[in-house]
Amino acid sequence: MPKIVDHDERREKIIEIVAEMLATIGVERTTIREIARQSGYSRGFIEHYFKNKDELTINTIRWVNERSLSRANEALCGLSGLAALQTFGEQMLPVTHEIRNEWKIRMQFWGIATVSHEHRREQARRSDAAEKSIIECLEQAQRAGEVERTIELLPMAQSFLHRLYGLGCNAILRPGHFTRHRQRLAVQEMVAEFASARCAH
Amino acid sequence: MPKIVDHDERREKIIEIVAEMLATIGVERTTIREIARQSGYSRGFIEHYFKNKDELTINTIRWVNERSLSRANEALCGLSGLAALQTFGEQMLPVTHEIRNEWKIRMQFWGIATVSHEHRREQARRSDAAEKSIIECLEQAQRAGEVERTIELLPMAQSFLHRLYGLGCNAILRPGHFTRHRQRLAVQEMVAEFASARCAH
Amino acid sequence: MPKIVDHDERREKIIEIVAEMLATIGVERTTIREIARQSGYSRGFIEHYFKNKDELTINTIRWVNERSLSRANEALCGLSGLAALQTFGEQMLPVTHEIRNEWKIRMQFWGIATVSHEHRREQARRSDAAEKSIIECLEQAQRAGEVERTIELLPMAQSFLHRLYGLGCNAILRPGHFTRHRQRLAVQEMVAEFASARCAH
Amino acid sequence: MPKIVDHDERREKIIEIVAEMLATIGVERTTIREIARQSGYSRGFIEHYFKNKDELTINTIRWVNERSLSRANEALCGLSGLAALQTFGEQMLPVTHEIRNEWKIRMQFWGIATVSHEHRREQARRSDAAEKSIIECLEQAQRAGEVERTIELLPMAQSFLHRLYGLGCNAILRPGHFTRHRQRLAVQEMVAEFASARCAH
DNA sequence: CATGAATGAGCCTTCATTCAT
DNA sequence: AATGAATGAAGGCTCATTCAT
Repeated sequence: MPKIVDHDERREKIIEIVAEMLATIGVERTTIREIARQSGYSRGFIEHYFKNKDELTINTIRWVNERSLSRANEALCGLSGLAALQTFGEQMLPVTHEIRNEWKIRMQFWGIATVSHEHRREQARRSDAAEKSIIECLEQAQRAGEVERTIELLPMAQSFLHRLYGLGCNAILRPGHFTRHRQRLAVQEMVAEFASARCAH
Repeated sequence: MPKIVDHDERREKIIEIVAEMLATIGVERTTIREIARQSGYSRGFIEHYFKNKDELTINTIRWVNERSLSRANEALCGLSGLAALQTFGEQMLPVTHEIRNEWKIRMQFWGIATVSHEHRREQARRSDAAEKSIIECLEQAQRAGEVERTIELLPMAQSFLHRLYGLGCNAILRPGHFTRHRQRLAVQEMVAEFASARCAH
Repeated sequence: MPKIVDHDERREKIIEIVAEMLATIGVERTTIREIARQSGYSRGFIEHYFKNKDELTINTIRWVNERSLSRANEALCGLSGLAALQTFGEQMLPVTHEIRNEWKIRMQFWGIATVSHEHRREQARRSDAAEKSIIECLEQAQRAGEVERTIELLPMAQSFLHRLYGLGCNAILRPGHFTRHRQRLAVQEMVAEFASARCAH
Repeated sequence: MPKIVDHDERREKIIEIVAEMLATIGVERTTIREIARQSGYSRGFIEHYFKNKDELTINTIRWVNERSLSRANEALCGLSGLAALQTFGEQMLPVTHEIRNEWKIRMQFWGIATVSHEHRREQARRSDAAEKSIIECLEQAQRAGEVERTIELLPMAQSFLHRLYGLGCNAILRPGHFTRHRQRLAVQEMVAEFASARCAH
């Protein structure tokens, strides 16, 4: 009887190690050799669970994106409207080691996505999902009267997403400029503008 | 006397080719051999003008960033305040082949910058410069009464920059979603919000 | 389980091939490609056992030096004093294919050692060891009354070593001049001088 | 009218620079590029005077050997017999910067000579010449009664040469062990032995 | 005379991948 | 299931050399 192993568990374990390496030393230097060295597994072992380096790579970024989004959505539990939106935004900010790593990985794969159709599709899916979550919050906000009813939500949602993305990128690229406090303030401002849009008229 | 060549001109010629390749096939596949193949030059020729690949690479991204920023600043000529800001923003949008390429290259190097101190510094410099240009526009706008005098400009400028960055990234990653028209609209909205900030109170 | 191979055995096998090549075509032309070609192994195979060319090189010269010295010391078994010394000297003479190769390799690395601290240290160690062996023989000879008691041994040992080295080099550089017989005669003379030193006074 | 240049003078100037480099950084790293850099000449200039790197190389070692031998022979002026021999030996010792450089270069080319017929011939010629000079001294010594008449000179000369070579090599390879004083002592001993050979009987 | 632009051969090394065990 | 032995493609780089000017 062969040893029983939990395939998925092992895959995830490897993926976690790879994710940490991607965030630390980058895609280029994250070779299978190096993964094997740092994880203590053998090279063959790794390719036993991922037939390909590409497969390992794509699964890792997918795992990162899913974890990121599900964490944000989980934090929404019990909240709705602008309060939910604010929490959603805050959950995306690169203020913890984990989320900073996510951003670092994401940004690397955005780079790859610029020239790879497959990666672009993956990243687009992720943006779509985030956009959808934001729109939901805005719809709730509209229903709750927090946001002007006649306003088109898609541009609002995209504006929110873009500022979030830009903030995330800048927080990584210019580490000194964006403390946790300032990042949170920025999100609050974004939300406040949506609220003020109501009063503005 | 040896053949006289304009070193800088040659360097720029090579850089242009490399930039096009970076935007088309990506950093990873942009090898010196491939550059030689596509440009028709010999391998040695390229290393005659750039002592190694890193130097070629870093010069290319720098060239792209400089061209991008100087184009935006040139377009500002004669304009000031919010009008200038809008033009600045529009000049950054990935709506032409050239600017799309710039974004593709920039995004790839942002990815590298996440794990490379040197590249991070380069990109940070670029963001600093853009931020400064935006702040100048806002100062003019303030003096002209287009923008509320008491408002702090730095957060505004950063908000603008972040939306611009997020928009640029998304326009590349989700090509179908952002037509030229919508991108321009988005910039107009950004500027409009600054103007409305004045009336809001 | 992977195929089980004796690492050290494989390493030695490669080293033997490299040593032969060093003696035949020289360090400069002993490239990894050429080693692969002549040995029938692949390039990767070689770097599987030696992480780079330097490691392969330094291990080869060390292996040569060790083999050379241990052969000479083994031949001393059962002998002592001047008889041992003579045998020691004879074992160093480039009169067989193997020893000639050793000299050729040694001389090449002496050349490198003139400008490389690391190689110099390696060669110095080897000379130290040889000197020590010679001194031991001389001490035995002194105790046995073969050599004058009051004579300082270090200069004697060095004189012996120098003649041996000079003879070895010349035998390689001027192949026609030094037949086996003449080389052996030269060693006998060296030893004879030590013996005569006793009677001289 | 073309500029008049002294071909030979320029060649020698280049050779001197190359010799210094050979002794400092070694043959392998003495590339034409590097020679050009260190000498201030252009690459083409150098290859104008030496059609080949090989030609430059071989001329340099020849120049070194000639200078070395002629210096030793010059010092003999007015001397003869064992006194001349001692001076000859002392002139060969690597006790000055210049002579140390000569030894370093010579040892490198001995290494090359082990696998190159052409270089071997060059070095053999040099040894032949040295041997001849030594024999001449010994003949004078014999005639002067300093050395036993019945003794065969060739083995004596070779013994002297070998010790000289071995001493030179060791002085380079184990710099700490052989002070100028000890080197001179070693030469005196060699000569003394020839003298004592007379009395021994 | 002299320069340096341009070439391409060849080197070391890293890496993903295959496969026998 | 798991290992690591073995392969060969590909990359960056250095260098001697040729040649137009």
